[in-house]
Amino acid sequence: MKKNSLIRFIARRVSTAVDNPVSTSTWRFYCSHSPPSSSSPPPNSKLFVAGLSWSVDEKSLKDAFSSFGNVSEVRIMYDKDTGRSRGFGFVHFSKEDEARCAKDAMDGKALLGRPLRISFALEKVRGAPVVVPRLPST
DNA sequence: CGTGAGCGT
Repeated sequence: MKKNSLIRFIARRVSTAVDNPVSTSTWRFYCSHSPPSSSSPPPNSKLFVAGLSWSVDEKSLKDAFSSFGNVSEVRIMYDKDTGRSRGFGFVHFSKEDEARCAKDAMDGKALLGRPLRISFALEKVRGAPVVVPRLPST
């Protein structure tokens, strides 16, 4: 019976294909749960700039980053008690490309003697409490 | 005189 030998032939081809590491290597299953892609954060126009010196103010930071794009906002967190800056701030750019360029260019560089640590800012919005449009109580 | 990792009103 030639049909039987043909089936065994195909079965052998299938088994070899399964055992083939190059064939199995393409069978990777990706689950789209929540892979903590810390290395690829979604780039925003907002940059988190840390590693700042305690003598750095917003205008110095803006002047340092205004060379890479249009800085729309520069915010440095200051300590209300000691009055000294916490050494980290946020730089808002007009475009994500500018922010990415500035990050790639200024990250690791030094400003006022201290190396800068730049990363994309988390969209942490505070305030702006959800105001519920209340209908006239009548 | 030193301080230092980090995510904000």
